[in-house]
Amino acid sequence: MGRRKIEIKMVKDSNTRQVTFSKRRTGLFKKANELATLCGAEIAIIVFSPGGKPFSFGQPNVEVVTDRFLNQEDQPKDEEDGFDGLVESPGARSRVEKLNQKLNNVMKKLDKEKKRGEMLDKAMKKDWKSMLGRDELMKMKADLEKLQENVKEHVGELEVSSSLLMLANQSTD
Amino acid sequence: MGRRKIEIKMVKDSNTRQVTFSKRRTGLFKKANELATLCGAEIAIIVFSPGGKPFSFGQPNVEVVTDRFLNQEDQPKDEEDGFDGLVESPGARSRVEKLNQKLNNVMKKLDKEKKRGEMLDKAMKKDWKSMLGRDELMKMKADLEKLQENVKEHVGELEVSSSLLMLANQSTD
DNA sequence: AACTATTTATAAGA
DNA sequence: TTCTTATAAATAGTT
Repeated sequence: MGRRKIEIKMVKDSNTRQVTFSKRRTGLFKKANELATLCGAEIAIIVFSPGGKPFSFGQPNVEVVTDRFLNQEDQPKDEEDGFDGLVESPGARSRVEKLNQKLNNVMKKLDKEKKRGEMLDKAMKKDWKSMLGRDELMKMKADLEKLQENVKEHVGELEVSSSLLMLANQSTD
Repeated sequence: MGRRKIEIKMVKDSNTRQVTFSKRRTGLFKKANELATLCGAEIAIIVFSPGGKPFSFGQPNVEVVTDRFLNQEDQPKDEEDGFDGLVESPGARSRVEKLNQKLNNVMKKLDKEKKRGEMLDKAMKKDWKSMLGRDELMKMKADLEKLQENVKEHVGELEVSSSLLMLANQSTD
């Protein structure tokens, strides 16, 4: 697909093979991203390079998609999204599974944030030259610091949640 | 890529979207096969169509690659964070371990976000004099506000999760 | 499903 | 490694 047509056989030269892998992996992930965007599809790709190094692409992320795929036979039942059903008398298992789902949702949102952060990165690099008032920049900085504090809170909450989960599961299962 | 260039945005017409999905999924899997053959790479792709139907490609097969990926990602994590030491009853263990893995993954991602925030912070301190154009700045501010809202949502979700866990724990005490 | 006019990916080369 | 470019491959719109 370039200067010359090549046979689809193992590339012999190790160096060329590495270059080919790198280029084609990039192309593959780009295609995957386009597929996800154009069609609203969820997709996960895992590749191990010839050297055994792992690479992955995921929309919304690898864990969510692989989990959904691998568990579809084990868990044919659809779970509801949210905790509305708590008023029933669910067993410990269903509570755990719902929590599991909730965590998946949080992961999705984190993924979105990651992308947003990447866009902010780009925006900053793109036009760092034209200027604005010092005060507004100060405010932005303060905003960023707030964000960091919030993120720290998340980590703390997750630690608490996981500990509680251990206890809840231990006593009910 | 064909008669006309298209924007990489969600295809509106449901019928066209289905055709696009089908064509591009075929192309993606072909590319994946070429990558595997040319470079001797192991690869797994899982896609859920807009209708929720699963498709997969694997070399040598999906399970081997995903297992290798998920295990090497979760195994090297040592239990220094404190929530890996509790022992549960046999039936509960696998579920809890899965949740533990997910919590680990979420925490990793939160950590990345935190680092990103710190880097943005550094960048701002570093180039204190040269600043953004007004439009860019405004957009960034809006993005930041959205981001903060999302962060708050996360905290809210985590609080709900925590409450639930406490309820679960309470009901069996 | 097949057919093309175009766009995109990429093998070599720099 | 990153870029350039000639050519092969993918594909959007059409039949």
